[in-house]
Amino acid sequence: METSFRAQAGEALRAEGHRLTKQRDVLLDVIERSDRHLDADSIHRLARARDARVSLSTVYRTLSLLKRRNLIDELHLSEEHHHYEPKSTSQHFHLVCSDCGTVEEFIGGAVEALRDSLRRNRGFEVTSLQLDVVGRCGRCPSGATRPQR
Amino acid sequence: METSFRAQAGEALRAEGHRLTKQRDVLLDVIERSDRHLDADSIHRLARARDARVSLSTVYRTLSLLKRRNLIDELHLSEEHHHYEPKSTSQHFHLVCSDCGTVEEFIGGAVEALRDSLRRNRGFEVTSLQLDVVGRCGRCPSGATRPQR
DNA sequence: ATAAGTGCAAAGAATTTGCATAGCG
DNA sequence: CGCTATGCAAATTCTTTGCACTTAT
Repeated sequence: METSFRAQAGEALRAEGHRLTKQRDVLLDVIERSDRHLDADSIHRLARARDARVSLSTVYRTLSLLKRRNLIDELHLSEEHHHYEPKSTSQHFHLVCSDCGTVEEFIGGAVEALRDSLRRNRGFEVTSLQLDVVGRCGRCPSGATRPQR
Repeated sequence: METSFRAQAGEALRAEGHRLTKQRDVLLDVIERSDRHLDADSIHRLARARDARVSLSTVYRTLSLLKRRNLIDELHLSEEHHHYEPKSTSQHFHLVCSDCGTVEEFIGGAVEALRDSLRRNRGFEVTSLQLDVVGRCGRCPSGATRPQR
């Protein structure tokens, strides 16, 4: 089965009547290939190495399109500029153990409860939710915390 | 004891050899008084209403100073621009409306429930938790979410 | 063919900086 | 007085947009 981001996103765009230009295809490929989260400029540089015709405007226009279609996430980290990553299919959150350093993902029913609670108590309709939890996982003794580097 | 943000921050700045100008004092007061998280422009507008001499540059310079001294937090939410809040000791979370841009804080029982659930179901002991929720607040009509401009 | 997509350059928005002056200590 | 902080305008950085031209379908 074909589940590459590039193919998937390309298909989604076509399905909505968008055209799959050479530029867009290169961009999808660049985004798919990179493990890190890239910013617009890096994406542009990488795409350009592959096809010199790709302009920064097109990078932004494509990112904006993918974002609207919910195919990528725009991350607002502590940097001035944005980073982008392919949207993972399921919503998951990170559980980081400060002792052993393990990062687990979880898909919590508790998060659903939070979502419900916000809707019920505040009339707030959640569209996206970012959660990072730090603590000690069940496998680590509650004794001494591992010295931080 | 004097624990107002304004007094505290002012003191901290003096202690490091900075001067407490009229402009800075007004800015500290504005930041302290507002319950919402303000962006630079709002702070500027509010400060200006109090003292017309306050320039936007000074707002940015002061925010940058306070940030470096760890007296305020700079929030990178889903907006293009930054929001600022006095550094607080207690844990709270952010609710960002993607329509009107309002940022609310909440200290949810639902978050406590999440914490409990993690402990009970996974033996995971939470020490710190960062949560940012984006969605549509109760005051915004569920019509167009289009960030057109 | 024809409307969506593109490149380029120019516009915008948010933030920073250079420089001459104002004003705290 | 001396030096920091300020105001203003110009510069930067990131992103969006207008327009004439291309190109996928």
